[in-house]
Amino acid sequence: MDKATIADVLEKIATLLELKGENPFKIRAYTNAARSLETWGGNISDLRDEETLEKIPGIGKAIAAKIKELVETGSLKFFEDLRSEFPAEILELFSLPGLGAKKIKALYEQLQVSSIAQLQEACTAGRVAELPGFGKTTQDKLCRAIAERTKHAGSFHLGAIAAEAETLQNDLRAHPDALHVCIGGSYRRRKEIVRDLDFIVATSAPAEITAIFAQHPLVESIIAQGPTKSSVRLRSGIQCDLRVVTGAEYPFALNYFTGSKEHNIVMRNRALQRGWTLNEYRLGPAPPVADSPKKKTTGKIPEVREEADLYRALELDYIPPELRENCGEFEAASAKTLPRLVEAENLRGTFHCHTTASDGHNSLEEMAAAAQSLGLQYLGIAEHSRSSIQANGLDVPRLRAQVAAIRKLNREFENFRLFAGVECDILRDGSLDFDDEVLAELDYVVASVHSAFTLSEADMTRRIIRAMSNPFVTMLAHPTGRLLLKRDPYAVDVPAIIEAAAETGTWIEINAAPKRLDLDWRWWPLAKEKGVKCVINPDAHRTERLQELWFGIGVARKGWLTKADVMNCLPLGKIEGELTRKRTRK
DNA sequence: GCCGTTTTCGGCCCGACTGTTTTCAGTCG
Repeated sequence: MDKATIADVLEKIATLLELKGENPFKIRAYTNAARSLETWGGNISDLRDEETLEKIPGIGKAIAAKIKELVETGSLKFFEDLRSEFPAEILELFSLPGLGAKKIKALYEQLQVSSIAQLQEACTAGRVAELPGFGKTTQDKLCRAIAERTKHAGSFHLGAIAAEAETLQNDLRAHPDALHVCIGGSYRRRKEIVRDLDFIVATSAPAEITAIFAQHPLVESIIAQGPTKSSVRLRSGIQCDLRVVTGAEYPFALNYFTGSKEHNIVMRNRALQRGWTLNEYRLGPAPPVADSPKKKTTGKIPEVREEADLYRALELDYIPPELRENCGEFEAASAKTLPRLVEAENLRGTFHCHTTASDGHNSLEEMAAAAQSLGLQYLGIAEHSRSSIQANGLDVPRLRAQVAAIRKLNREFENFRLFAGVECDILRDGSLDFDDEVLAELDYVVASVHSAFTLSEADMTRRIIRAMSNPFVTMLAHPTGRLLLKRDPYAVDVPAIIEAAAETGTWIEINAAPKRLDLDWRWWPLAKEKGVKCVINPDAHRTERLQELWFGIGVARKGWLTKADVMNCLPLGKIEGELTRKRTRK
């Protein structure tokens, strides 16, 4: 039982309570608790302890007791009882846009519809349109939504939609009537998965901007179009929302639509505490409410010209979008202790890239040239090792040949260097795919799990820690093996891995490939606290994928990391000594 | 169900759009 499973149960409770028509604030309490638990940095074993549980914000006596029961017995009576009141598949109806708890309840009680398949049947038979509160339009919309759902899962890798997003943003920016254009939402916060794109545009010509947006060549269909808000679907399937505001409203709209929702709630509350009301358009005086002491007016409302002014008005340092998850950014911003986050420009090199020697698509020379054109001072080549047969892994002679090729090529460079490494498989028992004598010939070693994903959590954790204990292992790659939207992480005790990395001096990778983004940003504050060093690697199998480092920077920033936390921000002169520090330390 | 620097009771963010209504409920973000 892990945190994500428990959070999932709490989420499901919230949804089921919604179906029952429970008190909305009680429902929100469960949602808040789920979210709070997910982002909490503590250890799973502490979840048996109710006192620790109640210290997590949003978790009080009642929910703490439920989590305890869940962790100790593996099930929760309250949840099981609740669940038995409805057919199991009914929850899938919530994934259809336009359907919420009230409508699902009506469909269930009046038409006995409790699955998407049954809904499709009822729509085809025309029974949905006859329900009070529904109509022909709603019925047709649901039909389309069901068809759409099979076509697009509705979730996208950040990397899969970034190009479309930037194109649309640039085209809007090029329009003379656009004063400011920004993509807010989870895209601006650099979440690993985005469900939609929120465009915020400041303009004095809303109709023109709306038209440009709706008629853009990337747009496949228009979902809604009004004077200030429009929604379209792009060719990739992602939904884009456009908000058109005035120049004066822009900083408020940008802030509001960047979110997260949880961040916004705290912002609004801070405004309320100062006697103001904050919405997506302005900071205004709070409406007078009798007997409401916290809504005392506290003087003149500060002028806000840009987002930073808004934070200043609420007595906060500017909070970078990546940190706006209500995971401690308010405490830090008010104490003036926000870190200066790492930036793409800080990167000096990277490790963990492949060439045609194993399963890459470009030669050593091509990869080196691509790295130099990105302004990097060094590039580490780490091919697969012999056990990764599916990836054309190198045996010892082929590895030695590549090391020789790298050493030879290095003589041709000025102010640039290739490092010779390997992506060495961690075998089932935690031993490595090459002997230490072979590893010692390399500049560095990346260790990864590529097989036996189904070990128990204890075995997998032991396996990885054993590998990290090898003095030649410089860094641990994609520590959880997840493939976003495709494969869950294998069972592994991440805090234990972090602890071992700190003890052994092993760096942990942020694998910047958009399908991985592993280790997840939620773990980095803990890793940083333990003194673990980060390395951002693209795991590039072709030259153009080196640019995915940009997504890794997003993860590092979300994880509160600074330049000093990321090893590949070190210049060429300093990185070499760091690569071999572990094998020479006593 | 959670929370608390005037609170242990009474709040809990709130505006836009759509579709079904004929003044508003539901959904969404």
